[in-house]
Formats: sequence, structure tokens, C-alpha cells
Amino acid sequence: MNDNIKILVVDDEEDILEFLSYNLRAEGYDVIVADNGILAIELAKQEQPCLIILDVQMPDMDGITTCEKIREIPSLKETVITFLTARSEDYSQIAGFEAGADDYITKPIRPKVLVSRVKALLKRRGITQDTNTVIELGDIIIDKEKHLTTYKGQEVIFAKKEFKLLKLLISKPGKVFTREEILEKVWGLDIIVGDRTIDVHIRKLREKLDDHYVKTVKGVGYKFEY
Amino acid sequence: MNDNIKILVVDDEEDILEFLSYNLRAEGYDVIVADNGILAIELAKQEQPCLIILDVQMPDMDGITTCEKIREIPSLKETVITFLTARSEDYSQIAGFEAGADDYITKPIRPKVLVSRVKALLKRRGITQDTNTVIELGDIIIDKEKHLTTYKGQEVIFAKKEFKLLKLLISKPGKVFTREEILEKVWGLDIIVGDRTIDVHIRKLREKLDDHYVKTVKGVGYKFEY
DNA sequence: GTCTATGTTAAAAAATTGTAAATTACTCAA
DNA sequence: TTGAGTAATTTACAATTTTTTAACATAGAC
Repeated sequence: MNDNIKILVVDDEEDILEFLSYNLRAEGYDVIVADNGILAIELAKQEQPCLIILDVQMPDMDGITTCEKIREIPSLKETVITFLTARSEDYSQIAGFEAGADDYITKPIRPKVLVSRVKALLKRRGITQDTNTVIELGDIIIDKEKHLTTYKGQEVIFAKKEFKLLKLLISKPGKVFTREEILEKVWGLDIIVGDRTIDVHIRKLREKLDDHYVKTVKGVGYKFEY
Repeated sequence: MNDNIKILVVDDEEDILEFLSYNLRAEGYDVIVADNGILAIELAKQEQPCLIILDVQMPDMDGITTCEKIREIPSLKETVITFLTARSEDYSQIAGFEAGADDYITKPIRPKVLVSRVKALLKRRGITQDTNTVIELGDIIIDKEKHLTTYKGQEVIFAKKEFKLLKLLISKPGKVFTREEILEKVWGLDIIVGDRTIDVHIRKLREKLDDHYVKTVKGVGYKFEY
């Protein structure tokens, strides 16, 4: 199970959310976002991220309160939490650690600093970025991090969902993934899509690779067979 | 599928009990129910479930008290307990964990979330669902994960129901499964099918393997004998 | 021999998946 | 903000496979 590392980013400002998730996604992390504390707690419970980045200043429920609440959830006791604070608001450093945070990052955020801090934090917890960021199966090469696929030496472009689907199927060649499993892993728990959506995406894979790799097991699901 | 993971569901509302047990049973869990705290404690002691889902709000004895009482029972110290709370009743989060709960699920409950949460909880405790994904019996090899059967080195294709039936019979070679048992395990509780359906499926197995493996015990049922 | 449970077969019915085209949602740049 | 261009999803139907039924055959218990 080469699950990607999941990071939850919580901030009320849209552009900061974008900025953070862009930079983290570029590093190959799975990023989920929330624009308020309540949603953050709900998402955290559901998605079980490895790391939560939490803005201290937020309307309704501030970062510190959110952090405290998260820490009360047993399944999230071990999650790494880091605050995001303006350089000036000094008090939060102290209050933050009391609330159960592991680190804090000061604004303005510089991408390189952000990334190296995140890496360090995760490393401290023994969570390492997926070692096989590259999957190779005969003449199919998938670079998860770079979002790049090569087939018979040719670069093939897969859209986001297609790529995720391919990644899932190929992560355990031969294993049959049920439609439910696929829905959950590629689309997520709460997204509802029509019946034919998976088929269409499967078809795209078969179009771009060759037909025979992705096999249908009628009534059960799909599998990737080399 | 899940041989005997037992889950106790406790709620005073009939329809919630039904809803929960329906969804958990569909996943293959053994579900027992109680509509009040007293009965819950009694059942828990008797049945030793792996997981207890406990509604916080109940007449007579509320979920928190029930949880405390359960935790006092030595044989249930290790049982996973999760609360069921309305999204609003916030206090329960804190009171609940003090009482010794491991997690809480907020209403309204969504089936997928419920199931994934339950799986995660059990997994965390090292209670796994599928012990062996491969069954081997002489020259018959069944790979559940790959949904693949090999007979005398040749791959044989079984449709979903056939596969399920074969899996069931072969799971306990020599054991006679009654028609009722087969109906329940392969077709499910609520599905009604005609008398000849099982026979036809048995016939398919005999066609694809050799005749002599699946034996009829007239008036009783069928068994697999190697 | 009759009666009941099971076996057999083919065909009907149901379920599932494949496909093209249309529609809607997103994204990114101007 | 708009709009072009791409991606994702839905729709409507065809094609396929699986499952069930129904009608009849057979075997063995009594």
C-alpha cells in the first residue's frame, strides 16, 4: 500500500490555501483543504491526514481552538500539527504548543522554507515520502511525483482522474478493485457520480495504453494485468 | 468474507439500529443489537464483540454511563468503543473520551463514512478482515483478491456467484452446507430465488472443475470434497 | 410404483459494462 | 472577469454476460 502522504491545510484565506496546496502538491503530497475550523475537524477525522497546517487567525473558530479539538480525537492524537502565524503575533507560539501543536511556520511563507519544514516534520515522525515514487511495469513507467507516464518509450498524458485511476490499479497488479473501492480511492467518500463515470475513465486508460492491460471482471470490478 | 468480526450496536431508536446493522452486515460483519444500556452491557459480556457502537443519547442509561460501565468489565477493556452523537451535542466529545471511548461518529451517518470508519478503527487495533486471500487445495488454487481460479495449472473463469459459491464450499472442505446456509452466504438475507437456482450454480462448478469435487448430500445440502 | 429432492437444459430475464456524443465543470491566460 | 480549451460527467443506448426461471428428466427412499 503505497499511500500518499496526506496533508490538510486550513486557512480562511482562499489565496493562501491555493498557494500552500500548489506548493505541496508539486512535491507530490496529497493535499486537502478546509477554510474553517469546523470543516477542518470533520475532514481530519474522515481523511486521517499525516500533517495538518493550521492558520492561527481564523473567524469563528481560531487555529488554537481547532487544534485543541483535534487533539481530543483519539484517531488524530499522533497527527503532526503545525501552525501558520503572522510574524508579529508572538503569543501564539506559546499558546500553540500548549494546544498541542508540533511546530509553527511564520508568514510570509516562502515555498522552499515551507517544503523543507514539512519534510523535516514528517521525517521526525518517521513518515517518509513514498519510496517508490516511480512504478515500472515492463514498458509502462509511472512517475507519481512528476505526474508523468511513459509507455513504450513514448510519453503519454493522463488527466488527473485518469492518472489517479491508473495509479490505483497499477499499485497492485492483478488485484481486482471493486467499483466501490475505486470510487472511494479515486473520487473520495462523499462524491457521488453516475454509474458510467468509472467506465468512461477505464476506457480512456484503454485508449491510451493498449486495450488488454485493464481487464474487466464482470460483476466485481477492474484489474490491471501486465 | 469477514469470518467473525462481531459488532454490537446500541441505540434506542429502532430505525437507526436497522440502518446501522443493515450497512454493517452488508460488509460482512456479524452485528448484534441492543436498544438500551443495560442490555448492551449484558450482551457485550456474553458476546465479546470486537467493536461497540454506542449512541450517546439514550433514555435510562446514556451512552457515556454505559461506556464507563463497560470499561469496568475486565474482559471488555480492549474492546473498541465508538460513540454516535448528534453533530450539535458537543460536550460529548470530551465527556466521551473521558469515559473511555476510542472515537465518535456524528449524525447524520453516511453509510460509506460509517463503514470506512469502522474499518479504520478495527485496523488500528490489528483486527483484520481477510486473513488469507489465497486458498489452495491440491491442484485447485483460488485467489480471492485477484478473483482468479486455477485448476490443474489452467486458469478457470468463474462468474461472481459461482465464485462466491465455490469460495464458500471450499472454505471448509468436507463440511456440508445446507441450502439455507448457501442462500444466506452467497445470495444474502433479503434475496429470494427459486428452488433450482442453487442446483444450476452447483452444476456450473461441476462443469468447470470435475464432477466429483462437489458432492450432494441428499436432503441436507452440498459439500466440497477433495 | 409413487413421491420428493435434485439434475439438466435452454431460453428468458436481469444485471452489468462498453461506447459515442452531448453536456457541464474547470482551468488558465489574457 | 471572460472565454477558449481541456477534463469530467452524464445520457442514452447497444452489446455482452450472468443469473434465474421453467419445464422436464432422473434417481433413490419409502
